[in-house]
Amino acid sequence: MNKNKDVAGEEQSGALMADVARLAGVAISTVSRALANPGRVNEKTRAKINAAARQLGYTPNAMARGLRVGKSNIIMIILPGSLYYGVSQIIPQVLQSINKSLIQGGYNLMIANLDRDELSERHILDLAFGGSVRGVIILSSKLPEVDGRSLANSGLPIVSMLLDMSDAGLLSVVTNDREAVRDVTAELIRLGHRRFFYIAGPEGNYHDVERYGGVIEALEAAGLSEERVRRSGGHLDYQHGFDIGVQAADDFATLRERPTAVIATSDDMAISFVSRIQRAGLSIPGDLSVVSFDGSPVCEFSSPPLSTIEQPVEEMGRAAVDLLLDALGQTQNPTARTVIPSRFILRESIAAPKN
Amino acid sequence: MNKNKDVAGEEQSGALMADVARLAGVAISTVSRALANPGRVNEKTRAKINAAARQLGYTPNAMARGLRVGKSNIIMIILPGSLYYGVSQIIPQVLQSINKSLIQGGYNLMIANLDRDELSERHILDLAFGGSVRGVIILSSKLPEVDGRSLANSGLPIVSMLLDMSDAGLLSVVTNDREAVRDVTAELIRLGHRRFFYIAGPEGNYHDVERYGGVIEALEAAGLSEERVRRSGGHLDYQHGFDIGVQAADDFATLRERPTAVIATSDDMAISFVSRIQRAGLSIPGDLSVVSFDGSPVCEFSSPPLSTIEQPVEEMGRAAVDLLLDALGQTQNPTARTVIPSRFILRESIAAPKN
DNA sequence: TTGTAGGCGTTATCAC
DNA sequence: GTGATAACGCCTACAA
Repeated sequence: MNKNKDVAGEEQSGALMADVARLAGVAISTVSRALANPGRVNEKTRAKINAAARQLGYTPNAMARGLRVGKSNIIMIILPGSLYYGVSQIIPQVLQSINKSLIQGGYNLMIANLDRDELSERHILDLAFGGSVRGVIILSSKLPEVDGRSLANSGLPIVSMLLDMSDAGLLSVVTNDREAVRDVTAELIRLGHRRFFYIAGPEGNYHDVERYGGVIEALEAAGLSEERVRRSGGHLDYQHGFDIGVQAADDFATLRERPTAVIATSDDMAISFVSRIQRAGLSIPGDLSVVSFDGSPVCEFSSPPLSTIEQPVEEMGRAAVDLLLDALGQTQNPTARTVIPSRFILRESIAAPKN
Repeated sequence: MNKNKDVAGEEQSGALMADVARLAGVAISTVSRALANPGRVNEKTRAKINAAARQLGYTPNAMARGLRVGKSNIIMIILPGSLYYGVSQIIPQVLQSINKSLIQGGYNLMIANLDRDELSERHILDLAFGGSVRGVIILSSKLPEVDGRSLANSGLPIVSMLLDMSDAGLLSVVTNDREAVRDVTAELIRLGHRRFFYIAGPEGNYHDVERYGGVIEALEAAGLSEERVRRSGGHLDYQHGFDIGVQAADDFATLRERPTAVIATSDDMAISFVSRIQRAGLSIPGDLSVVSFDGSPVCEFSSPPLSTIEQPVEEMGRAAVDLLLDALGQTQNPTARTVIPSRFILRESIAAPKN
């Protein structure tokens, strides 16, 4: 049945199941069984079939199979359109980790970008409703929704990673943003710090809300007023982390009573902030302690090495896949929210305040 | 024909073309045409059909279409198993850029990781030979090949990005690694540097060969011996860029006649090298000039800000997609090798040698 | 244990 | 311009 010509120069990819069947001298359905349910077929015929398949270099057609069984084996990961540097650094790890886990389950990973435009939303919805995709991992807070169709009621299992969207009914894998920042802030307070400077991500963003919330909680727990912390930033997108840090350094310079400890929402903000602040003549941690969030490897090699809260991205990736695969298997909903604890990495950017 | 029950709690995704046809009061084939060849159908019926489709939230089934037309609309990007930090940083940009271009052409992007194990090779080949994939962009120097099947003769168009594989018959999009490093080295020579230190990636790797080659060429052009440059590294994978830099700093310390200029194969090597070298009491660029390759944004905020050769990744991504899309359209092979020039970013890490 | 037959949702080739 | 109808490659009752 292979319609490919033997003519030289002709495409020659694509032995069919029928070709294997003929070569092995059995029926097509037997081949199908031998490949899928090796148990339900005679040992000898199976051997013949395997031999024939190998000889022909047979590879099953995924689309035909998918059409027939009504399922694809593709998982879609939705990345936010604006990747900020901090996350940008970890995205490859996330993808690697997720992809590796998926492959072992027999799945493939497709990428989708969720920009703010309708085109990308429509595109994602086409994928979801067009049967191309079996499940979704989403790293964005917005669920695509265009004229009636919404990802939420696509019938696909969806796992949110990094952002807690369990309120919206999505399985979520997150780290303990709030708690981690709270603990770090508490530690700074313990060291004697009383005036704080917070470098913010975009106002209202989940990470910003959680992490800033952690700062406030720590202040409250220590009986300190919220006034103790100055915010900078909040208008720029995470994508511009370095710019935010630069801007924050300018803001910092204008303050009369200078804070002694800085908490940044992401590593890149801290990195550019530190760079500018040092250039302005301040020393870290002598004049100023700095800590940030993400755990970028580069922090170790800053001067001074930067303390940071490391996101357990690989574990989160694995957890997200596990959750998704579970959801694909059963109809029951497992735990809606999985928290993977972060790890605080203490480096030289933190010290007790001078005065 | 929609077999989905209206029962509450039942999955309800998936209006079929037949459903649209019935609602519009036309034949199924007419719907197909109206959606694909809007020109070849009456204006009024087309309107009816579109209305019906929208009302039902109809989305064509991609697998059915793919099976029928014998083509998928998925492009596979093969990432090297070990992403080194420098490239790791640019991967998200690359993916974004590539994905955006692809979507406009109606394609989707699937990710594959090429590790050194047979499993991942087999997986990629299954994708390629199973009709799941229409074309390939590869960022790895190794073409998957397992028992007879090789990606090279899958019949799929392949574009190599970052690495020049035009020798292997692949369309390649690269930057001018050799030339860029040659020019930078020449500039260092012009400044008066005569002793060089080169921090290498894995021995034999394309980037290492090209970039080191650039150093040598510059030396030759200036009538200087190859002995002028000391190599460090070469055994560790790019993945361990930071470690390589750390190791290089140790190596550097053991040299009797100290080089005055350092050229690193990637930014991360330079970053960790600088960190350690400064800790050892040397100053940059006072005692030592440093330049590296990649153009990571973070280099701007190192102390001192690092000079680097920036890879034009977005342009390369676009070029790769263009090439691939061309190859999908025609059978003729366009230019085998596209070079997108890099951009040298001069920062404070470079100066004339002291003595 | 194996073979026969029908269909998954779409497109393309025919007639009309 | 529109409507039947036959594939596309595979899986899965069901029959043998």
